[in-house]
Amino acid sequence: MRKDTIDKIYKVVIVDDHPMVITGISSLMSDFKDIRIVKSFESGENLLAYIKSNKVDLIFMDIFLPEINGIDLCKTIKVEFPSVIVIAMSSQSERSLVMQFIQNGGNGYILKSISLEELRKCIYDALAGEIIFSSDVKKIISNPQSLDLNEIPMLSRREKDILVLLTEGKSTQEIADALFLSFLTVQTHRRNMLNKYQVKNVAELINFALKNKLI
Amino acid sequence: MRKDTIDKIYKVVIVDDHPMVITGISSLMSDFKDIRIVKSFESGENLLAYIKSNKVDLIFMDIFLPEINGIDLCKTIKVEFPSVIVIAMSSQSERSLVMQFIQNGGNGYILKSISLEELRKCIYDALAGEIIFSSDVKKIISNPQSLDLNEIPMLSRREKDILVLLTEGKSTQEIADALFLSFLTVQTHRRNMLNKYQVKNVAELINFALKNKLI
DNA sequence: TTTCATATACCTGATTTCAGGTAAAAACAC
DNA sequence: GTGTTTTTACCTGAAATCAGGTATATGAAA
Repeated sequence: MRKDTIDKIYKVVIVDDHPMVITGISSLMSDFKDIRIVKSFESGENLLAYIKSNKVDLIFMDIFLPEINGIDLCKTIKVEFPSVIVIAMSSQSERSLVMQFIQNGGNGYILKSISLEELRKCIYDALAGEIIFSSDVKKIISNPQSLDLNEIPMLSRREKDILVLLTEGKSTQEIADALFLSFLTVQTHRRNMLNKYQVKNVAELINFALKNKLI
Repeated sequence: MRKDTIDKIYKVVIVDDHPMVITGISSLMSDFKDIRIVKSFESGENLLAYIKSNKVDLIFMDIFLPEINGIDLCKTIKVEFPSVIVIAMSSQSERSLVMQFIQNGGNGYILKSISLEELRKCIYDALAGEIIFSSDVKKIISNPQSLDLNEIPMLSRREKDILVLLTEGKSTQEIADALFLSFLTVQTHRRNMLNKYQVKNVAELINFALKNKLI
């Protein structure tokens, strides 16, 4: 599908706040004949200004950027320039981030741990219109292992209040006093949370809540 | 101090789980005449194996590595090879991490957002024996805001074992069984941790430990 | 309007943690 | 090799949590 007679040169732009990564990905791509890195930026603002007046085929962007984050940046770009291919780069992949990025119109998500060969394949697949993921990302989004965001029950408002106070080392009685509740009510909420998240005690509950960003 | 007649070639090794960063820093350093990147690794294990049988002058390592983290890795290296210069690289700088790294014998800490010129200066200063920080890192460690590492006591190995099991919801007895300790010993460790960090109970302890990345 | 989830409140008994001590090997540092 | 830290171990009693129930009010959703 990409063995045309006249080879088109694809214009690529990189956005990353680490010069090191920019030179890195540039070096890696220097092997790819029909890819030319025309520009690189360390912030989203500068990129937006650039693409308004220059044609770009492909954008690689870090997800964690100083001002605007990659996910919002992608959305902004796609509203104005839906045809530009936007691929996210990140150090770690988090299911929810990947999903959000794709939902915002992103064309793929790779980790910086990607190999040269995989990078090549990803780029050409993306240019051919596919939504691409590097293998590590695939691993995370495909395995329905632990808890999908759908499967993690949400905390109710009250439960969250109580959980926050629990993380501060407050006892049931202190929480009851602080929230003007009965000791027994607080106890019930605690129990409900333990049941809800299938944990044994408050220690595990807090660990779970922090790791899953419930609080 | 470094304008010798015979230019020594410094052997540099890079440890980073992102090939992109490795090629990046390699490209950047290719301008530096008396620096040669002799090897790069994606994990600490491989590095340790290598330096046991090869002379190395300078090690650049990512702080966040898959198996062993950069801070512990630095300590391990420095115990056996105190003369090797070890510099940490990271995407974000956190005061406590920087402090821990230096305390473990590290010779400097730079962010991946470093510029070519700054990198050059840092490298030569480090080789000259200085402890170096990139400007962004300096910014963070100089403002005496939150909590200095001096104020956060470290966890001992045993305490860490126990704390990890606590986050998994294990009871004192279960931990004792798991670690082949007396119930009473585990109880003592728990108490010591509560005292050490001035927290009321395990809930607060876990919150504190996770927020301060003690585990 | 009926149902469902949330928030509230109560009872009891078993288990566990917390806080106050002490103390002695073992490992590590100087 | 002396001193410090870490790890180990023990005792006791008060306080808190956990686990098993039940039950009512309220507001949102179907």
